[in-house]
Amino acid sequence: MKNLQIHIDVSPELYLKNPDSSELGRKIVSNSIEMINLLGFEAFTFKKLGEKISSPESSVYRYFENKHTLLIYLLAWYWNWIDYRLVFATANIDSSEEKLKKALKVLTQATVIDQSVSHINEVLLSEIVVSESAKAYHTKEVDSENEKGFFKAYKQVVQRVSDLVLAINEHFEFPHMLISTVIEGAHQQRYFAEHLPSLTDVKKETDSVTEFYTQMVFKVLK
Amino acid sequence: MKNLQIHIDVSPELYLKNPDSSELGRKIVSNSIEMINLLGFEAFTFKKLGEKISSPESSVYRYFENKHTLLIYLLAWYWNWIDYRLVFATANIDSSEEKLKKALKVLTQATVIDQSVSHINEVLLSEIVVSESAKAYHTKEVDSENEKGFFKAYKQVVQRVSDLVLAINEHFEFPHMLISTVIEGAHQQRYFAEHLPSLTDVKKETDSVTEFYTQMVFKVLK
DNA sequence: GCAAAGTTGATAGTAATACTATTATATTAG
DNA sequence: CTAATATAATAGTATTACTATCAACTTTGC
Repeated sequence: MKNLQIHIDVSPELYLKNPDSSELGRKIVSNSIEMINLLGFEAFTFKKLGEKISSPESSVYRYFENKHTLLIYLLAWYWNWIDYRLVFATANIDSSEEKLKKALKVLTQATVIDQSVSHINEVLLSEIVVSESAKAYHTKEVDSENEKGFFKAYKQVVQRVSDLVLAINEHFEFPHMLISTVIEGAHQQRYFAEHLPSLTDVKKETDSVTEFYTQMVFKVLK
Repeated sequence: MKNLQIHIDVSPELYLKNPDSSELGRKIVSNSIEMINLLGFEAFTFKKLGEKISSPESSVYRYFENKHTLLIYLLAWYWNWIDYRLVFATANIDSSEEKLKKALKVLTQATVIDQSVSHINEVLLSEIVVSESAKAYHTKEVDSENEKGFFKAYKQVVQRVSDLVLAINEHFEFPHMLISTVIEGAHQQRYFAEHLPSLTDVKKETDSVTEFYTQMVFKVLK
């Protein structure tokens, strides 16, 4: 049986030329995911990326305005992919509680090796999401970039899961706050477990993150 | 009656020369707080700071190794100050629940104009904590900096409040996770309210952040 | 009151970063 | 087969994040 080939579209304001439309574009994206993981976002440069893929820096600039926009592109791809998985995971389930439980799993579980969608390594991309997301919106340009739709995919995910929350308790006052707390919290806790363990209680080889946030959501909604 | 003069000490691995020990040092700190707020951390440079305080860039480098360490210094100052306020707010209270409630207030409420401790504007500093904190530890150097004690003050705050949690429910498995979720969440929600409002439900002029996280903590602990 | 030590100012310099521009060459599309 | 388009090769610029040097001034210890 052939895998069903899904395709993730990223909104066009995030690139100058669609990196999905050429071999070079796809090389830029997949190699930048590797390099950002390896070097961290601040040490990553278009020059180094160019050297890695044997193309001049200026060619990279034809696809992305700058490395900040490339980061936003990667995150948007990730959130579109999560959104797709949310839809898939909650399809054909009747109980609202069950739906929310499945959604929370998608949001809080560690990303594992999977057959990857196209040229993107979702495991490495998830690490970028955990380590570098905050840098995408903690800038002086956040308001204008938000207006341009740079964070649309992320907001859509939050909205989708908030709607599941409201399906369970329509009088609950803080659905977006609850879900954005869970999403950011789950990433945070995975980062802390790795680097600042005294800020968390995550035990290796268990899924305390999903357990904690699932319990939390259902207790809050009672 | 004279105000009681408290003094916040920052651990010495965060500076080359104690900025609290000279007029120039204090000017560096107070003006960098203003400038980081105004320009954002990435556009802030020691050169611009030097121009503002009419001192050469190189003089700033005698106090701080680089702008990253200066940021860590500011955050450490903030967390030491919060820790002090936590001790103060929970002193002479018998009930554990009441203690935790007071602590959560200190952690989640917006910082308001207060008589400031020395030369530091705590309101502006709080904005930096909300907007720039993540950049302090989302780096490739986080592990070595953690070993050097760069995040000690923050960890101490989390530990202190986690202990209050355990005083209420000694079998609760995830006290650090709960408290770091609350702290980071509260800052996050204030940032979202300002810049990405669809990710939150914060209403202006109410204290939904404190309300939400206080409810959350007590429900989770039941 | 004075030398020694320490602090700041003034200035210069360097490698790397984040781009922009130009022209030549290759590829592809009608 | 020509025209449009994409990429490579190369160069150049302003800014950043430092480092170095030396003179001038200030403080401290005796």
